[in-house]
This record gives sequence, structure tokens and C-alpha cells, in this order.
Amino acid sequence: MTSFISTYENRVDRKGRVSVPAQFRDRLADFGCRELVAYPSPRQKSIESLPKTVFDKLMQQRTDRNVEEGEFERILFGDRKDSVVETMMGLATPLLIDNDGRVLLPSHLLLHAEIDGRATFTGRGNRIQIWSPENHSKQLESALETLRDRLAAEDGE
Amino acid sequence: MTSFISTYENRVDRKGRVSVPAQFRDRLADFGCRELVAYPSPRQKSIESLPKTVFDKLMQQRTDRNVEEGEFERILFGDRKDSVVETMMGLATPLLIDNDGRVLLPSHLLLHAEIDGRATFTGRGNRIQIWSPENHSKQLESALETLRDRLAAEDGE
DNA sequence: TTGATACCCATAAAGTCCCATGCTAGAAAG
DNA sequence: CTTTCTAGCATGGGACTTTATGGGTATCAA
Repeated sequence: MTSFISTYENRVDRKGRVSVPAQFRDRLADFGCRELVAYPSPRQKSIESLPKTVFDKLMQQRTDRNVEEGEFERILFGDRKDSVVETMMGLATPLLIDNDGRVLLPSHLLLHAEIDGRATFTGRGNRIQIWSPENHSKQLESALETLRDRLAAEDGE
Repeated sequence: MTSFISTYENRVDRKGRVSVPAQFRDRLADFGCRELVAYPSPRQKSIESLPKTVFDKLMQQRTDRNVEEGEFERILFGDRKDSVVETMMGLATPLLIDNDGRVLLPSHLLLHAEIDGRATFTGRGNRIQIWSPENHSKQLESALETLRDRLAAEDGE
């Protein structure tokens, strides 16, 4: 199984284009995939993304189940009102990778992640996160601190 | 399999026309379909819609099942008195997509969704919802809050 | 006629595609 | 061990295409 690791910082040009790091493109190719699905992280000022094929499979599983079971009302009107899955479908945007290996980040995602000029891609195993370089280093710093504290606490016991 | 994801806001012109987002038109084309079926959501101030081909298949399935099961009364007289699905049949409208990729939203749907001037299309997997931008952001906000609460609860455990 | 809808065209903005440049790292050559 | 070459990658810009949207006209029914 392949996974996304490591961190890269690339330029966002004035059209909103960014190069997806070649390493990540290669991993995507392993999935037979030239497309990401991106959505705002509900907890952080970052963009989360998955290979489209993975996202599709995830969503499809749920839909198929409903259709097979013939749950007409659910197909017509959806799940309960604030269904997480449905919310995510509304927030998710496909990011098509062009021949130069770039994607176009839509403005609402740029806004959410406070990205302007530069973007940091960081692997999270099966996901890729996209940050503004500033927010990314802050996040990294605080994550490391949490980790240090925990280790120190364990040593102290 | 393809599904409807992401959110777009378009203008409703003074004739009542709106462009169906190109992304959604492409998905519809995958179904070999240039037509939606739209109906008011019974839960929310929004319009629900399905590709016509999907809607038709769904109804066919429903009929077939009743016939197979020999549910004569149900075929002749319908489900229980206030079946939601059957009520919706009466309220559903086909939306034909014209050569410019637009549909004409009938006034009873505009009224139900409180749409005036601008419309927000949001993908829900196999459905497309149409909202007034204001109502859409309200519902999104509440859905996100629900989501954050749930995530926070998990983190807390 | 009038009012509503379908069809056609025009245009500006946004998105895509294509190519050129420059950088970097590793391979090849001296 | 250094210098030169080369391939891959990130990035910029221009040309072209698609999309959203406005307006006009034809069609049809009340």
C-alpha cells in the first residue's frame, strides 16, 4: 500500500494554480488517479484531500446500500437533516490535475486555509493536507510540543 | 460511478432561468440525461432534485415491487393515506435543461425555497439541492456545528 | 393580444491547454 | 574530485475554450 508522506511548499500563482508535488502525483498514479477531492478541515485552517477514487468509493458504498434496500424516502430526501456525509459532499470539490501537474484551488478553500501566494502540502498517510506555510508551522510547532509534554510526563512516572 | 459533489452559486435571471453548474451537467450526461426532476424538501427550505432517469427507475422499482408482492390494494389505492413519497409525486416537476445549460424554476419551488435573484446548487451524492444562498449558509453553519460537536466529543473520550 | 416558454446569439469572465524558462540534483566526463 | 550534461520539476505567460449570463425573437395557448 502506498501512502502520502513528507512536506513540500509550492507557489500559488495569480490564477490560483499550484503544482501538486511530484511525489504525491506518483502516489496518485498508483491509485490510477489524476484527481483529488478537497474539502475544508472542520477542525483546522487547512484543506484536506483524498484521491478521487478513494472518495468515490467511500460515498458509493453508502449510496448503493440505500438503492439496493429500496429505501425510497432516503434516496429522495437524504439522511437526517445534518448528515455528516451529505455535508461533506456539499463541501468537497474535485481538483483535476492538469498536464503540468497543477490544480486550481477554488477561492473558498484558499480563504478557509488563509492561503495566499504559497501553499504547503503535507502527507498524512491516506490524505494530503494543504496549509498556508505560516499556519502549517504553527500547527507543527504545537503538535510537537504536545508530543514532548506527553513523553516527558511518561518519563516522569 | 459518479456523484454530485461541491457547491455553486448562480444567478436567477428575471425570466426565472438559472444555469445548472457545468460540473453537474457533466455528471448528468454520464447518466445520459438532460433533465432533472425537482420537488420541495419536506424538511427544509430547499429544492431536491434527481436525474430524471434515476427518478424514473426508482418509481418503476417501486411499482414492480408492489406488483410482485401482489399488493393489489396498494397499486390501486396507493400507500397509506399520507405517504410522503406519493405526496411528492404531485409536487415534483421535470426541469428540462436547455441548450445553454439552464433550467426554468417554477414559482412554487422558488417560493418554497425562498429563492430570489440567486440560487445555490449543492451536491448531495445522488441528489442535487437548490437553496437560497442565505438559507444555504444557515443550514451549512448548523451542520458544521453538529459535526464539530461530534468530533470534539470523540477527542474528549 | 398577452403571457409564458423555447430557441438563438453575443459577450465577458473564468478555466484549460500549451509552450518556454530556469532551477536542481544526479549522471557522465574530464 | 571537480566540471559539464541531462532529465525532471516548478513556474510564468499567452492563446484558446468553456461557462455563466443578458437580451432578442419565434412559438403556442389561453
